[in-house]
Amino acid sequence: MAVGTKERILSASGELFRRQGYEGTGLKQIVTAANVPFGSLYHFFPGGKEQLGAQAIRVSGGQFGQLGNAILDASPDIVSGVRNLFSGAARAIEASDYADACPIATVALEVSSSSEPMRQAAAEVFEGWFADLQHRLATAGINTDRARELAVVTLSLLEGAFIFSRATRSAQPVEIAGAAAVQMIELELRELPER
Amino acid sequence: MAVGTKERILSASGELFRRQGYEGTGLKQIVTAANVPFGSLYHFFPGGKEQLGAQAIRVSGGQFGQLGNAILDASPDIVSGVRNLFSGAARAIEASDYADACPIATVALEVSSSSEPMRQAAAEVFEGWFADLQHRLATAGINTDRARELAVVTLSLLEGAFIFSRATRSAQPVEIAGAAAVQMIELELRELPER
DNA sequence: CGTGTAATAGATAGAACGCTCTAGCGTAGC
DNA sequence: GCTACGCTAGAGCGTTCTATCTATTACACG
Repeated sequence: MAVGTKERILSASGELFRRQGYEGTGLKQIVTAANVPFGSLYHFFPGGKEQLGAQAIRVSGGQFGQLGNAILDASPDIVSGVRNLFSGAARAIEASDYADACPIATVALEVSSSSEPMRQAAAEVFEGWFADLQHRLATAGINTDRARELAVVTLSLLEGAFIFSRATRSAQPVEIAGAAAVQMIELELRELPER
Repeated sequence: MAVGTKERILSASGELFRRQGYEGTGLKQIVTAANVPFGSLYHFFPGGKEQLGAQAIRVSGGQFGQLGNAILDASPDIVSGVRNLFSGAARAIEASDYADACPIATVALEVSSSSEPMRQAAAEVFEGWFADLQHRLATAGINTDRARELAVVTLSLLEGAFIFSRATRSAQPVEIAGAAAVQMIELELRELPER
């Protein structure tokens, strides 16, 4: 088999959860989209929908983080990297007719008060994103504590703008938020004592 | 009757949607929480769950906006107003055990690709928030276009931080985002030509 | 007092839900 | 060639979902 059944289930789950959320997606819809027999689902995920959800959060969240890191790696510096991050997100959300924004934000909000394993999975993914971006900002010369704050701020801007862009069907919020993130980081770097 | 049946339905719907989202909340749970007979629900909302959802978005979103405006009104200036907005949100989310953040963000993400009436309701609520904050920033001397941008940025910071605070069970993201919003607005005001 | 309308009340239909179950298939190892 | 086992395959369980239906009660108005 080219790509395994388990991977197809996780991939289909990720896409569907991203667009319609966790509660809005049925297991039958997942097995249909993944072209997988129903029994296989409970073979690979004996913990049922909740286990599948938690794993889908980690996988999709990890992939999204890798995508972000790839964009940052391909950029000459952190400022243009963040700029590319937001402009790439803006293009992606437009191209998907305002469906594909953050793959785990909807699910995270849905389950954070009802499923502890899934809430924790989301929290760990978010912490990973924070740590990645913090490290890059620190490498650019910003002190550790401030780098963490800027990472949280940058990703808050992205996530919040995603909500508005999806609801208003306009990429403008993401673009505006991106400009703000760039401005904040530039400001911080300019205040650095030495380089 | 002190408070009407329709109001009780909308109030209960708002609370439940805020915590568990739209798809995660059943109509039976709503009528139970509102202490209302099932038949009354379809009497007041013949359009079913979708109509109820759209109206709940407008009501809850409107109330949340009014709460924000009240905080801004009670503050001496726009900068301390925004500061109070975020610190109030941080306290509220902690007090509710990280359940009560934005009343419509979860629903907005859930339905923005599946229910056009509800998506539109959310979009209108968001646009109202943007316009309110933009107007206040413009009154403080910031030019209209830039005021709109700062409004979108400030609310993106709030919404994004809400996601992280709920998932990580910590008010820190909201506090960090608040400090960033304050910093951006202060910076803009300092660059104003004259006062 | 009689009548029409708004609202209450809840049983129930029909579909979809998550999940369990058993049976069959394919292949690796002895 | 046979057994053991990972995986496929899908019928069907009980429950819950949204929505509809009929009946009853409360009340305003002529």
